[in-house]
Amino acid sequence: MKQIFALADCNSFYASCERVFNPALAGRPVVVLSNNDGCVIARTAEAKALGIVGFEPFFKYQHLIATHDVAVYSANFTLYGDLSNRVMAVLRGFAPQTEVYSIDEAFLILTGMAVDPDAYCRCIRDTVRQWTGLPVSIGIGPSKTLAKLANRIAKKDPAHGGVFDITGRPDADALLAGIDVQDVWGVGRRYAKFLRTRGIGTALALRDLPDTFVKKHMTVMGLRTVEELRGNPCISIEETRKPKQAILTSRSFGRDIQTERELREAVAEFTAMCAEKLRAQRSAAAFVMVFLETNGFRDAPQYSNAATIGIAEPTDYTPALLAAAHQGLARIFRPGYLYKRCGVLLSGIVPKAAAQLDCFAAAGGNAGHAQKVALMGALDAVNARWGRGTLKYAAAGVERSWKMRQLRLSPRFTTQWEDLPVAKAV
DNA sequence: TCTGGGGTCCTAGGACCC
DNA sequence: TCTGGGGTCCTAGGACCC
Repeated sequence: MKQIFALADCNSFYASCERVFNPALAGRPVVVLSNNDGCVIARTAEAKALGIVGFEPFFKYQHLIATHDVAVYSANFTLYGDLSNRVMAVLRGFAPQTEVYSIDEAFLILTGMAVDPDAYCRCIRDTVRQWTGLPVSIGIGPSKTLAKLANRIAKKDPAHGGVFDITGRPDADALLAGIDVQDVWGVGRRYAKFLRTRGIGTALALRDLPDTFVKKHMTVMGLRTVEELRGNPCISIEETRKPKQAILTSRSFGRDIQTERELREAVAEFTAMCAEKLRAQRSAAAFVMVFLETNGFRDAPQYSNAATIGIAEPTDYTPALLAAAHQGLARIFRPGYLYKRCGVLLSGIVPKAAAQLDCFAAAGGNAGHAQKVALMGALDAVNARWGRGTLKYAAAGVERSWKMRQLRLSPRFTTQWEDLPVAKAV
């Protein structure tokens, strides 16, 4: 049976989230900034129309902000994550199989459902809008890659009303000819440049390339993409999230950092955040990597380095990970540089139940195990209930000189009682 | 001068995604 | 003044083994 894939993707997701709780933003250009208020990471149609480009540094657009009444927000991932969960819950109600692909996208399998895909997806779109307040566009096709492409068409041309089905269209070739090769899922900047120099500039031209050429220059991944463009699905739906193989927490600092003391605080905080994610997926880690770097945009001496520390017994216990992380930092820290960014990466991740016990641990070394489990459980529960950072390690510091700049943060409307919007009777 | 061959495992680096 | 963060997968090449 021919498979039917649908891709639901929220429009300007982060910016739309800000609008949900602030109706005065309707019709106004809205942009959301990356951590440290550095880059523009989301923008509404009105902001796009002003010429604001995604992933460009925000300061380039300062002049537009006042003159065009642009609303600007620091990224509020707590809010966006919560609204994302709501959207995904609605989508799950419409298809037997779904895959949450990113914070604002999900694939749905409509194969075998006794519905007209186009009409059904219009119903999905209306329901998401009504139940969450968020606008979503849906693309439909015989493979994930074509569903992605159809989604792009749905978004681009308002005449489609936010839903587009590319399946079995007589003008499919013309549609593919209208898509830049770099807009194909799986073709990034490098491959696009390579293809263009060989005269392959559109999705259509890519689809019709010989397999051998694609395999040779774009590996089996490229071949998969081309097959999908031909309508032969070879990327399947993954309903259950596999446990992550690497867990990373890293940040650019709000200002340059010079001392190891301050870096130790940042590393402690990042390690604690990694450990929390690790425990959430019931895993343990065997390696902790720490890296730090100076600001590559600055005309100052540059330095970057990383160290990986192995842990005898894979663990999810924050203090053990913290000790390793600080050991790694000590190994790579060099005084005299202006540091801009650092991070902690956990790897060697195994299911906690299968974690290999350390044969060399001192006798009784595991005696405190139950207490450690209880302690971490309590820590995570408190932080989940009362907000991240309610309980934290003293090593993460109180000064927090490294913290991000977030000057335009919206309230956490959905996750903090004190930020709950209040409806006033007039 | 001549200098096997085949296999596995691991890591670094490069490509991609949102 | 001001330039994000968190992931995945594949390949090439080296180490090591017999």
